[in-house]
Amino acid sequence: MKSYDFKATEKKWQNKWDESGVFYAQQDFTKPKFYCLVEFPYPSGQGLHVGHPRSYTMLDIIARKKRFEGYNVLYPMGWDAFGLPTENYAIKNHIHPEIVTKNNIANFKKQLKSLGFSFDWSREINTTDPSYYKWTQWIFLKLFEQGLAYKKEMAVNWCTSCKCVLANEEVVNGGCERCGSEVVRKVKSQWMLKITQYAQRLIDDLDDLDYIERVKLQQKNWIGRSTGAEVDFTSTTGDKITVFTTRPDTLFGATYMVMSPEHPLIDKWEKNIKNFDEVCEYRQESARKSDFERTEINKEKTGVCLDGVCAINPVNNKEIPIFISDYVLVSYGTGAIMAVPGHDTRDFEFAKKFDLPIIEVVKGGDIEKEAFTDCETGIMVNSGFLDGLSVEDAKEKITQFLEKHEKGHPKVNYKLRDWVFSRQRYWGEPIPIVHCEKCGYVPLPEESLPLELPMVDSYEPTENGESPLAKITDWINTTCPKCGAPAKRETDTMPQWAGSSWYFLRYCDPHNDTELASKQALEYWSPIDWYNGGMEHTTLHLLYSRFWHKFLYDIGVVPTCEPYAKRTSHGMILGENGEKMSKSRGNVVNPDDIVNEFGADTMRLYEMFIGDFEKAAPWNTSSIKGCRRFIDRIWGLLDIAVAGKSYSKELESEMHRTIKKVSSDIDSLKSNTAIATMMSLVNKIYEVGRINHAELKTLMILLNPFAPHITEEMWEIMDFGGVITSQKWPTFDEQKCKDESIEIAVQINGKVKSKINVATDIESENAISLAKEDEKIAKEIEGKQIIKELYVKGRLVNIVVK
RNA sequence: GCGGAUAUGGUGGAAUUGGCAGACACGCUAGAUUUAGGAUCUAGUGCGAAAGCAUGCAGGUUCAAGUCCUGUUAUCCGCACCA
Repeated sequence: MKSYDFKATEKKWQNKWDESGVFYAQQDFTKPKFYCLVEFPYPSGQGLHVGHPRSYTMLDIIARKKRFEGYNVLYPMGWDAFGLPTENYAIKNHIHPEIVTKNNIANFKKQLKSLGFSFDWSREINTTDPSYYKWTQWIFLKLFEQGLAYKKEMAVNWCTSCKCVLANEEVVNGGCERCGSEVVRKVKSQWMLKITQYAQRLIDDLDDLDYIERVKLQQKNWIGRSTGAEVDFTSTTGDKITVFTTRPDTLFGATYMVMSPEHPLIDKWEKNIKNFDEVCEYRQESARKSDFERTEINKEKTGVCLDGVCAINPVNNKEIPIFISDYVLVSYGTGAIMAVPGHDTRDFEFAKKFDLPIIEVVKGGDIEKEAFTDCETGIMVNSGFLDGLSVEDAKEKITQFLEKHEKGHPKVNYKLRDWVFSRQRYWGEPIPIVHCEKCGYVPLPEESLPLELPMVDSYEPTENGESPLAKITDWINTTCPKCGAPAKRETDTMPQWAGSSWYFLRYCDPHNDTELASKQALEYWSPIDWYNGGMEHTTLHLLYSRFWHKFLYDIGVVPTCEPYAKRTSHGMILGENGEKMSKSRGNVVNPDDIVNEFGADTMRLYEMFIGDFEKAAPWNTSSIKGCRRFIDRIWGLLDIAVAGKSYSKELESEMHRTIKKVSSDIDSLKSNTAIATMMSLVNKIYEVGRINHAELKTLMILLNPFAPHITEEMWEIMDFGGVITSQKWPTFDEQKCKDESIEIAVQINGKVKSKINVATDIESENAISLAKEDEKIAKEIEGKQIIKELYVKGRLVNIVVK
């Protein structure tokens, strides 16, 4: 047999698959279904990264195996194509983002096709297509209708030189990424989505889902539920200052209060605060810092004491000073805290720095040295009617007291914040809202969707921080859908997260122009049986899409309350030097080069063999050779394939073990050991010197999900009948997996001293006495006292001697 | 800082979940074959001369620890307008 021409063969089968549509999901809703999903890519200008094929190949393997097992499989692909890099590229090179997107998609698609994925290309979607974002806008209208979309003043990053809003990522060390100028926080009115209303359900419903544990944990921590109380203090100006605390039990230990520099009461107190200039200066300073910098625990605590206004502690009517400090965030809780330096680490440091009194109210630690934060063991002291109680009981009693005196109430708080949904950008879905002077914010009627992005020549940001759409006067000026008076369109666009929060629904029925997807299609395909994606999407995309899905469930659009039944996550592929691949590090590997030099099957095998799918792994081009050799050795089997029965009993049982191992390894994402097992099998076949047709057929099917091209070709050459993709997944016989005898280790005091051969099903006593008969062991135990003897089935004998 | 994870030969990684550490590959060494090899095949390959020693580091539990417990160090991912 001549050597394997991967280029011609791979092209041949890719064309055949394209023409036949063999991987299209069937419209037959009576068959068992399997919906297998990977995160759709952002079609960047750099083209496909070698990281993309890692998860696409893994799920392709699962999809292909499921087809062999008789499922109607949906394995779709699409483009998450709105976004900042495209817009920036367009601005820089004066090419319209739509053109940029079109070119990038064409390139991505070509690259994906060259890898032989079994995607259903008839269901390809693109978030920037008006027929798609029509439904993104429709969902927004529903959210608005239900009161879940609202406007709010929010701080944004503002570049003082470019005069535009920056993404956090565009802010580098407090400066603008592009021009290096100072970036400040500026308040702007933004569209917000009330994800916090779903916080509890987003936590509770995780219990019934098959997500990997670290994803669940990270989501729970991100939502950050904490229970405590809101307590109302009164200021000496007579205003109510509400604080949230998880430790209401320590209320008697509150010796001062800290408010976020942005707290609205501070402006109200302008006349009362004698050092208002100093306060303003501090506010400006903290406006320059990110939340992240502000809450860093190791940094020196800063703050300003308000001169002229104090707070009154509701339990003992004591006056305490009020500080502003940047470690208190306006976005969490009420934007103000009661400080209990005796029992909170940050408050303790702050009190030390500003020389504030520290009162012990829970006994058990040494508050001279550090804050005592333990809630389990402490006993209340210096706390009036709480004295002598445990922390738990004190929490309950103080909360009752506060409620009775209308000074507070129990409260559940979440770290999760509402979703800032506005972007002052061009390349996003227009928000379908009109602002009418008389009627306020008025939604566009559903029939008028999609509200298309106007085609313009310039998408540069405006001077005043408005979206580039604000400059297109004939687009902005419209009439109010409600009263008909002249009105203005919303000029902000949606974030990229919008399109990706429901795309998986569209795949079920991608060409429907009357619904986002038909009821019937959604009933059949929901929920997604297996969704794989990066850990970096755990807290944003994954949570946002669960939120939207729950909302759509509540209004009766989708049949399940959760979108994804199972979620797994792949590790990153790093550069050869073990660092993240990036242009600036110069360690980027282009998948096209690999496919050209080694072929798609080798590339797929290599990425699946590189290591544990869930862990990061460094790329190593020289290791690919091993997979290339394996492909060649597979091809070589054509020369030693013979008709008739199996030629080796040993090979036969190895065959059965391989079926078992490969099947279970695919299901548990252990592609690396599945491949290793097949490599061992092939080594064995060459050792035996021949393989019969039945065995070769089995091996071809096992390998097909990994290396689909060569196995199709060999199936055809061997004339095994039909095409390989219409075969059934092989089964194994448990009895035939076992060998008759096995080698076990014999240990003395836990150290291996010898090995013996025993029957697989040997009894414990027999194994031990056989072990003692072994020459080396007999010598070891001679004259010694045997304390313990044990046999671990199929593994070892351990004899403990003294 | 907060939250999540990871650490095993020269390299990527295996290890039935507490039971023979290093499967399967890469690389390397030697040999065969070839006009030639960055091709193929064969043999060897954790360290150590050996007794032995080895799973980031320091302790602990156990007949037995890469795996469990305590502490510690380093690296990676996310932190809400990158996707």
